[in-house]
Amino acid sequence: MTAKFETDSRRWLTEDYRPLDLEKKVREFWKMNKTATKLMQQRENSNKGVLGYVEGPPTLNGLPHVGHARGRVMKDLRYRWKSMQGFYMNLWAGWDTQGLPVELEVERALGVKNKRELLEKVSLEKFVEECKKTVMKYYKEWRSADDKLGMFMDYDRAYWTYLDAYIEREWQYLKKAWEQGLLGEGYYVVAYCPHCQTSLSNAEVGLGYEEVEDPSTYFKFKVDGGKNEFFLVWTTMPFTLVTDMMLAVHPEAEYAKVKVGDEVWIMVSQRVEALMQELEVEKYEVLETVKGSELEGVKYSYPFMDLVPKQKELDKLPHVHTVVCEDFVDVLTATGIVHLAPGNGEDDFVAAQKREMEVYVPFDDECKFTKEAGAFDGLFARDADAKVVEELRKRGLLVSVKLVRHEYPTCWRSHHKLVWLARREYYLWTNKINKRVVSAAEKVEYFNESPKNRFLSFLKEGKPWCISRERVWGTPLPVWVCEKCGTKTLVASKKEMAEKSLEPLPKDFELHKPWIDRVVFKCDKCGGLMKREPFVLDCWFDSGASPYARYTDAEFEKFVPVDFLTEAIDQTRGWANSLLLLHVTLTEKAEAPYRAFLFQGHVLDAKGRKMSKSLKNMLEANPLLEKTSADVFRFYVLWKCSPVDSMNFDLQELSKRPYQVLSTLYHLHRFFMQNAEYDNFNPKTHSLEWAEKNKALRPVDRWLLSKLQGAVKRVTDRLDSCEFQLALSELEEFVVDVLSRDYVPMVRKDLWTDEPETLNRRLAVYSTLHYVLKTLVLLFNPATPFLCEALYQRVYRQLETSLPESVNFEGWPTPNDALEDKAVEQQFETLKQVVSLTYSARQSAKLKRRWPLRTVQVAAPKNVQKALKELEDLFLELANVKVVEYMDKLSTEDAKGWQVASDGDVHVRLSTVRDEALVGEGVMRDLSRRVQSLRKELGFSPTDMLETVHLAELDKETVKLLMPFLKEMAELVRAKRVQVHQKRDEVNAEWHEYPLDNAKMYVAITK
RNA sequence: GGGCCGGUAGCUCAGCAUGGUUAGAGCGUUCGGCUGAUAACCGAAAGGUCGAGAGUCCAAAUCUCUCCCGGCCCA
Repeated sequence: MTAKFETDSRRWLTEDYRPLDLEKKVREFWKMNKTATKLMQQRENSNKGVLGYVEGPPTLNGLPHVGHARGRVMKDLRYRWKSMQGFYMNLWAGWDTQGLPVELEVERALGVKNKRELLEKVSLEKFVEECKKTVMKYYKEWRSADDKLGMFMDYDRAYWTYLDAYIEREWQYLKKAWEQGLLGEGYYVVAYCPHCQTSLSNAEVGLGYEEVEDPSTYFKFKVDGGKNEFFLVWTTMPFTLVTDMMLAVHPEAEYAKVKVGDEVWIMVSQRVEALMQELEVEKYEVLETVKGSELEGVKYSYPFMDLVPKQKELDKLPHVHTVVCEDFVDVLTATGIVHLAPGNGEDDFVAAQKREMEVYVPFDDECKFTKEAGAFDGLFARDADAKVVEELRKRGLLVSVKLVRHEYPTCWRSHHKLVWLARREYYLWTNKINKRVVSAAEKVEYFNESPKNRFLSFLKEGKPWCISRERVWGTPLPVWVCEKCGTKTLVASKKEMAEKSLEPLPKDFELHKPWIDRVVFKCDKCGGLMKREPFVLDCWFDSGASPYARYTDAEFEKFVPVDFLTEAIDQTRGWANSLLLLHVTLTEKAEAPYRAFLFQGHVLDAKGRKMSKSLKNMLEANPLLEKTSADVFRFYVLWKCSPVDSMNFDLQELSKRPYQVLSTLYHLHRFFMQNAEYDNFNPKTHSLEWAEKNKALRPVDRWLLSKLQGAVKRVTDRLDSCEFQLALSELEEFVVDVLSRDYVPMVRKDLWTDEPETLNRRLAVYSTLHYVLKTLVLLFNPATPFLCEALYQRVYRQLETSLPESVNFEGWPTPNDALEDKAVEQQFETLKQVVSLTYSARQSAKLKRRWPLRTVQVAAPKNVQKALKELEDLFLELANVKVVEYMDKLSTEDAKGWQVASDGDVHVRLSTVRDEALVGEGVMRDLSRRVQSLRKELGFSPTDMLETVHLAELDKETVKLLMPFLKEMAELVRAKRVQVHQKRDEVNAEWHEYPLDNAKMYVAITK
């Protein structure tokens, strides 16, 4: 039913373009008619191809801001566009609901400071319930923003990552990985807060940089084998010497052996001078230099073997306490030699892993050294710094120590210094399938080289993925371990779990902690008790699993790999990565779950600064869209810059050019409707074919129609290559320049009369405008759907009730080659050039454009002359000249009385002398202009016929010149007669004063 | 600290892969013009050490190097 809409619709083309009102009505219209649902159904039932989609799920732990809104606009644009092209694209929503950010918010709401307090004070049942509540709170905000933006997403078929059904399908990825030997236990270095006793995510680490004091320590490690040679090393975390395993040098750098006293110190050459100065060594000598790679394998004496017996054991193993080469070594700072403690640093850890070395992490959960650390047993890591320094001093290995202030990550909640610790975690060993992953990624279309290279180089690092988290609100890791014999088993469904469980699953059971932790099995091998590994999954695993987890098997077959995804650039390492890794794991194919991925640049504030809470420059979507037009917003974010670039979002700019373009499109429709309705235009009878048959089309119409074909083609191509900004500037140019600036003024005169004998000409203009404007509305629709729906209902369906119920059900325009005419386009280019020259000449001669002139001479090449001759009527009208003369060369005689203007080999010579008739006509047009503006001021409609127009107090000369043109003036201002009076009091009317040259004159209108 | 992207008119951006007239557009400003669809439109003017420095070249916004500033990602 569209009845209500139609009663309202008459009011839609108000005098002003008021987008907020208009959008409110369109929103109601879509809601009442279930337009979004119908569109999805139509394409589902009949389409020319299926384009799968999977939503990059917003995490429901924050409010949508303008950056999110921009991304959603791009998704919606793609959907509407592809739907209009006849494809079925399943734009179904999805929501990311689990993970640390949600937990932290709930912790805050419950008033607990950290995980330990949480476990002590709050039941996990209660905690999970609160997590769900907070997720729903944000869901409302996101739905509200989507509604304002006009998103046509299917929310009924949304996926939610916390639901059991989703989790069970998510587990299928783990099962597949388990079978392939890609899932297992291992160590991983994580940022760990000793106070809160939890590892922190990277994002959290970034939150807590503070200036802190640490001991800047220079020390020596002696080269093994008697010589008095030492490696000079620097650290700010001396405690890591307890877990020291190797020294690293850069393989390409040059290292110097420097004689200091009776010792030889080894350090990177380029730092020798600076270091000697810093360490206050005055006498030194560089003995020789060697390349870093030559130092590889050199053994050094680890100094604390007596304190740490374990190190003595490790010392026997390959690589331990030797020099290795690593590219990450920075040769610009310190000594260019780095000591590696794989248990306490990520680079260190990776270096050790590469060499298949044992990991030595003698720490407990409170970050205190264990017995394995010998003499350091029981000491908190950072408290061991002093002891290490002291032991170095005792052994004569300390070169220098002093406190320095530097930026260091601290816990953003407790402000304790973080410690990097290797912890027992679960891994997805995607490094084993890295070749397949990279080859899958190479087949994807990224629309831009730079994000592509960035993504590929990240993938090529081929790091294994640590998927476990020691948290609560997440997908549980479904691995059970036997307490007795250590056997592990993976369970990938609720059913299987119920079968194995020693107790029946309770009624309120769900696949979360704490319920799942209560499930225990009996070990098949030894009969021991099996308990679940207490981990939950990294929330990137949740969203990365969506292609399989959110669909049924049949849907997965149908939709995946999906056609096109777009997310912000930070998702290269996020969702784009997790999707890829999991899909390759699941399918065992070198295939990404997406065929194309557009990485969007971030939205920054007006000054190009990152939006952040601390700067207070965050722009939330909901409050913004309360007072800003969604169409204008959509147009702006698509139009301002490339989607790939970061965007400086400036509220001031919204209401400028974007508004102007949309407003112009709107007013072009008003112009069309005002005229077309007056002449009873009917698009069915008065089609372009009809106009053609009646020979009512003129070059100006053919020109416009031809220009449109090029625009259709270019807009389509530009959308295809995701150059949205170029597609929209194409539309902008067509609306503002081609239609509004050029075409309308050129046909205005044709539409001015209402003589029956010229009716066909007017109808032909309407048929042209109807075709062109309607095509434009379709082209604009993916970008600005509200305005397009409004115009579609009020204009096109008003004229033609048999049209589809919504503009979204229309087909996407394709170029019509029959309407393309490059020759006519060239002619009009010439016309515009020459007309512009006459204006230039007029300006030089101070002759207003309203004043008619006698003659214009055009001296130009033959093709220019030919083009003008074919468009001569239009040329004379636009130039406001009576006669045109053509010539090959400009006459140089009689320069007086002429004004010349030139552009290349095209010259225009304008006669500047005006006789009485020309002056009189000019005066008449000056006065008409004043009457016209008075008409508008007094509220007359353009079609109203006035009774009498009165002019008074003109000087005698002017009256004399004007008299012959009174009848023409009456026609021009649409009045029955024009009367000239000497004095105002001759007529009883409301007089309006206007300046005329240096005098005053008066105008009145009586009806 | 490392990698990537950017820095061109008061503002927002093109141009740069392939070096070559006088470096462009829109907005804003000033002056003039036009206007019964338009919060528009047209013309002219003012406004640029193309982030800084060096190099290559007959010739650099464009290629190379160094540095500065902003952003992003990663340490």
